[in-house]
Amino acid sequence: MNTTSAGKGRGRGTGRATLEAVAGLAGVSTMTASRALSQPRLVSDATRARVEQAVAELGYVPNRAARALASAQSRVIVVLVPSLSNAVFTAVLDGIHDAVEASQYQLLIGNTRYAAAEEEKLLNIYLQSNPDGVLLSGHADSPHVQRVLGNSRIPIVSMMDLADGPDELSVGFSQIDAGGAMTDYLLGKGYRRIAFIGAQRDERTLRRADGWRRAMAAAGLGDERLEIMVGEPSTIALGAQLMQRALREVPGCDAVFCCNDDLAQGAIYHCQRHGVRVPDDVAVAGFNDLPSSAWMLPSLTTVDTPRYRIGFEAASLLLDVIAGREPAQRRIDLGFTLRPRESA
Amino acid sequence: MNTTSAGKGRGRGTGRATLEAVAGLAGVSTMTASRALSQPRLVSDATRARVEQAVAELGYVPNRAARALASAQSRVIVVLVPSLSNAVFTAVLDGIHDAVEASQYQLLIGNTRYAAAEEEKLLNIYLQSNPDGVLLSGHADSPHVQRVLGNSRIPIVSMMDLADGPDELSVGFSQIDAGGAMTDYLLGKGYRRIAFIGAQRDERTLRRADGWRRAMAAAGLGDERLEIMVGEPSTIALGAQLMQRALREVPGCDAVFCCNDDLAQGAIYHCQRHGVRVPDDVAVAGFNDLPSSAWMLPSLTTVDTPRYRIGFEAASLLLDVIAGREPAQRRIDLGFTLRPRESA
DNA sequence: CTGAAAGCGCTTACAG
DNA sequence: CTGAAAGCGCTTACAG
Repeated sequence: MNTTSAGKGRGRGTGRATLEAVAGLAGVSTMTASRALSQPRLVSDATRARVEQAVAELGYVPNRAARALASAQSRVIVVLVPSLSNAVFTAVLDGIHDAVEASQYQLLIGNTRYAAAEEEKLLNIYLQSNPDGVLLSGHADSPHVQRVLGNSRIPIVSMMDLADGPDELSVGFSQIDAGGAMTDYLLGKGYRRIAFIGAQRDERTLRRADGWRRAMAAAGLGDERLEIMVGEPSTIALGAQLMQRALREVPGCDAVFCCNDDLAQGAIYHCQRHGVRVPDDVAVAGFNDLPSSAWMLPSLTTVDTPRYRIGFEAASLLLDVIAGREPAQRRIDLGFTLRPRESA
Repeated sequence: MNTTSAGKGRGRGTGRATLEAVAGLAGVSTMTASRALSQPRLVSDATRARVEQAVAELGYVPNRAARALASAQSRVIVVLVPSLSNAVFTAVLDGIHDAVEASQYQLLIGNTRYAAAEEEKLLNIYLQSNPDGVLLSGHADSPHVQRVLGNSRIPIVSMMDLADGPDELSVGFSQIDAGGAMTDYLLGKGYRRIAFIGAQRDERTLRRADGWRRAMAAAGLGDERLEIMVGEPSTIALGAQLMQRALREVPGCDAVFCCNDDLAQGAIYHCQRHGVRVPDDVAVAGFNDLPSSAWMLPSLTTVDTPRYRIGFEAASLLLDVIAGREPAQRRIDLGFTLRPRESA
């Protein structure tokens, strides 16, 4: 029933109730009030109850900046993704969100737009928040990242692809193996002139192309002319356009392996609108298994990738390391699954 | 060439260079160093140069928590979206990101999962960060929001739908009008038994249904049996399932208006796999205009909604208000565009 | 154009 | 189980 709250009065603060006011109302010291909230078991039941009562009466909300400053712990995790429109990375973010939700950690999400320089710039800015950990969609050992975080002791988890060394923290799957597996599948179905269509030229696309190239070479079918790689972002429209190029420029092309489903869907739509039968005239395969890929006609043969789980597990791993818990593995391979369907 | 840096030494801080160290190295007071960085024009050229030099030598990074505490300004904006897997809201986020990028503001992004209670919970947590503003995907005057932010003076911008009153800050378009416009379009094409398929039962879906219901009633064609509304999240699979229901349960159904493109795409795929011709046997319309909607066969008739721009403009509006600039409008109607295509 | 001092709202060892 | 004091690293009026 106490309506007049304590507090410093004027000053330049936020005007909100402080821990000091809570302590005053509960009749304890500030530090006891602090403990009652952050380490309740170190405080007597009676005290805790009085503090909680005061908190409720005053509508006290702790000030995170003050806590961060005093404890030198920000409880902030920085997340860098190359795109916020690509469904793959929004799924990763979704997983991260879910993993972090119950914790006291907050996310600072940066969009690098597939540019390493942007990554470095964002990291520099986010460093102001003194993050307890970083989640990267790429390799922690890149020069751009090392330049900023190199000697900072801030734990970094690399997402999507796996780290080369066993020390670096990483969660993902082998892009090379996945690219190779799809190529082997297509070879097994009898296709011989399998073109590779890639866009964006990001690390992951390049590795999938590596897997394709190796598998083709191993089959004695390697041919530079089979590779179509552009730097533009992947879209359905671009897929349609590159499919047209493949049909025109790649001699004897009987299958097309696209570096992602957006491109592959565009490729199929191009064929449908131009009377090219899929897979009879040309087979089409994608990568990622977007929800629509299983539903379209023909349904799209693709590689299912565990992006939500990558986000979830990467965040969980990071929280473990931050808390000082030694993780069971520092390198978590979540694998991938081939989805043979109608298009190839 | 000065390699030994100043600083307090032991202590419990972050171990990083402080403004005090920068000031020491530059031979100025802490506050002059502070000014040189935050209000450079209030400082002489020579001083500024010496401070910048010291910053570079020490690799100084300002501590955001300290700044927030001292200034009572967090430079934090809270963003609440109902989903992180729905492409509509990831586009909104993308727009917000781009609008805020050049500013000193950081985003705290919460996923409410379409639950008002979750919204209240998240707001309470984010209040600890003392945000300078809030971006909401819904109405600022909801009881859940009011309970937390009601007497806080923190500016709120509502996204997606428009506010009722002229004072409340909002950026979006009229969901009711958009629902009505699509319905009128279908009526104009001669369809009479137009079913409405809705999922999630979120505010936006309900308003689109309102628009549909009014337009049908105005045409003298209202019929409760035409409405199929479920609470589950929208997916392509659900669209297929609900299309089956519409074909079975709605007498004489000649068109289906789905509350979003995911549902509509699923509806079309269902028809294709069951020999139902679209639009000859039944027309299908969607909402939002996802990238794939223009490409699929038949291409999807839908309503193009400016979600990226909503995010961008909402964030810009909020930044204006925070900065004390009176905005040209407090209620920004970005409209919508009908996209007549092959499916209806 | 520059500075001394106080203060933002918490937490941290250290005692008792 | 509880407390007095110092300190985290900045910025803010107020002077000069």
